[in-house]
Amino acid sequence: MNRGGGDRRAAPDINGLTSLKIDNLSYQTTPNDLRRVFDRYGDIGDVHIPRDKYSRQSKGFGFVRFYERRDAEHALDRTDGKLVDGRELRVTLAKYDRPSDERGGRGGGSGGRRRSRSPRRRSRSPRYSRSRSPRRSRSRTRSPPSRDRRDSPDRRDRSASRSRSPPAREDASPPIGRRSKSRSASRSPSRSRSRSNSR
DNA sequence: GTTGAGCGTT
Repeated sequence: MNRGGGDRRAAPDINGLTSLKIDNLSYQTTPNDLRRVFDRYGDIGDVHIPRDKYSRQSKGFGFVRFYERRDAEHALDRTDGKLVDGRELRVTLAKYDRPSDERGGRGGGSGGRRRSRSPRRRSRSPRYSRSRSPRRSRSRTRSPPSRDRRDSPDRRDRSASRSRSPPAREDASPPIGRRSKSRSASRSPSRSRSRSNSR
């Protein structure tokens, strides 16, 4: 009973939109170029290329949304491997969809990419640091240190407050103290420490 | 002047 559809797996085509991820893009490639290349294969809903807000540099990958999934697949097979800007375009189906949306909110996000496209995965650990534990002499008692330390009955009461003690949140950015990598020499206009570092 | 695996905003 398979309807002549061919869809399987949670397709990213929500609302009928297929999200295509374009990787291996050149830092100089612009969404306009992508659209131009993809536009030939079908109708593109929107092209977005995430770039740094500070550096304004493209991350090297973009997203192209197709109205029809069929065109998307076609474009994927047609654009995948295309030489653009001297770089090979890597087109693949987007795994997640836009996180921002008034939908359930949760769902999607953080799933765990499983597309091992690279046969060579970065070595998790270069056979190092897993030799043995010379240190950590075995405690006299073989029993592991039970971290179940019964706290004093008093302590338990204290934390029985209705509202849990929220962890100190340092969201408030400190007025000063942010060591900026760039923009230095702006410390104290009062203190003019010009000459003094000469050797 | 620039790295190159990856999932993203107006």
